[in-house]
Amino acid sequence: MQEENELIRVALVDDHSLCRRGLTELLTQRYGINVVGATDNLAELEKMLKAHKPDLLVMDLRMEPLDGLQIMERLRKNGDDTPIVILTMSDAEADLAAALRAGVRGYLLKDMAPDDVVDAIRRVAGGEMVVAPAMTMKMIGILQNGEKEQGYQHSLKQLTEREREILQLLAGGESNKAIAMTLGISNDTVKQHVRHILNKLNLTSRVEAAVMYAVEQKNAHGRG
Amino acid sequence: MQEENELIRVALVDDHSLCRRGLTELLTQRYGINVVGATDNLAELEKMLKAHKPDLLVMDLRMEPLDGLQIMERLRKNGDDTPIVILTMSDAEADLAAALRAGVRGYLLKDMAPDDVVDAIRRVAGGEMVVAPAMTMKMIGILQNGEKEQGYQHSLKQLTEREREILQLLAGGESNKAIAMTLGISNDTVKQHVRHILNKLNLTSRVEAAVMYAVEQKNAHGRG
DNA sequence: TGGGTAATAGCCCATATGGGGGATGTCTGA
DNA sequence: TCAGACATCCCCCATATGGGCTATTACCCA
Repeated sequence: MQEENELIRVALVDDHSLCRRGLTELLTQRYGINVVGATDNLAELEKMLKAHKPDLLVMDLRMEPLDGLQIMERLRKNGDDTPIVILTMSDAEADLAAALRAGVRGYLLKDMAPDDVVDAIRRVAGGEMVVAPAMTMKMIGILQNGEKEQGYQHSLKQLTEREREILQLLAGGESNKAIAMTLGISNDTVKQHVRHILNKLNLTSRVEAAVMYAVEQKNAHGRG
Repeated sequence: MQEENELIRVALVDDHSLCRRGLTELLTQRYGINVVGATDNLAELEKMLKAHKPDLLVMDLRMEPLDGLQIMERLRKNGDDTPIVILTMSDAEADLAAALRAGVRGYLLKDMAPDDVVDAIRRVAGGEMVVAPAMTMKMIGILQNGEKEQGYQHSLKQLTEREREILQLLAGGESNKAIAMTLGISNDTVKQHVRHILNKLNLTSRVEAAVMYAVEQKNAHGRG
């Protein structure tokens, strides 16, 4: 844990250079916060972590080509456990839920007042967990919907019957066109369903959906 | 089993209308063979099977959007067990292996002499299993490489280290671009590796590769 | 030394994919 | 009866993907 009067060393990850610059200036103006580096990619980040061992990582969610949680997963896999604070535009419940379940230490919004951001970062560095006030309402929904399902953000139950049907075919390696023929509906409709599936499961590609489905099925069959 | 002097009723599945027409004419010219229908898609095929209950299905391998073995799997899943003969251009060992393991009753090549094709179909209808003479050599390779691995046509061992590395990232849902950044190589190189992976595993899309990998990992971890 | 394999990288091109809209009809529950 | 969810279909557009092909470098083995 971080004493109030110690220097907080922060690394930034954001794929908009403007945000990096702005945030860097905001934080370095404040006494007690030192931005040791800012980057938009994993490789540089890892170098920064090695070189500076920051106390805290402030990271955006939606980034190309790896999003924040993917980067986080990668870091954890490599044994790095630097506390991570999400600072993002997204006020989506699904994003908050995924982030919390991934184990972030804070979830802040980019439209928060600068002083509040700084304050939140200080508190996280001090060991607290901080979620943007505007998001606290959403946490209730997460707790209600998700926690029973036991922390798995990819529950198939959110999907409609048709969507599950399509996911199954998708996970069988079928293209949208093939799925369309199989079900006797149009390619466009399949695309629409796939979009919904990706949205609901908070994924960005059919590959992730397919893998998730495969794993779920394995679990269900192996232990069910 | 089919007596020699009974009428053999055959359904054709091929996505080239020319092949369907040619084969239909070839077979109907011959005494004792009756082509009950020819199609390029699953829906029509299923209707044909219901309506005519043919003794035999003659099917191509590489077809859009579902290939021969996918169609076969679908039929089997739906309880249909009409014997299937593959008639294809492909002399690839991998295709032969996959087909045999899927349980086809014959594997014929489109460049066989017409009389030999007819003869082979007659023999399959009579209960034999027939593989095109030109392919018998390849069966040896299949037996040597595959049978130890226990009938799984998707062994990861055929892949180079780099390819496995890339497959792993791919199965994590990463795009080619993301993989390229992760490994610090070019997008084109990743694409090349992915091509090799799909070729070696005899797959056609990264989704199939990802699912296969996920399942293999599950198996390895769950039972290994 | 030559030949094979692997990894790297590039090019062209057709199609698939994912995201953004908007639209319709049905059905169900409030 | 009206709102919402669902399934269906359509458009546009940027990017990703997969296949074909060539090429260079490095390395290992015969």
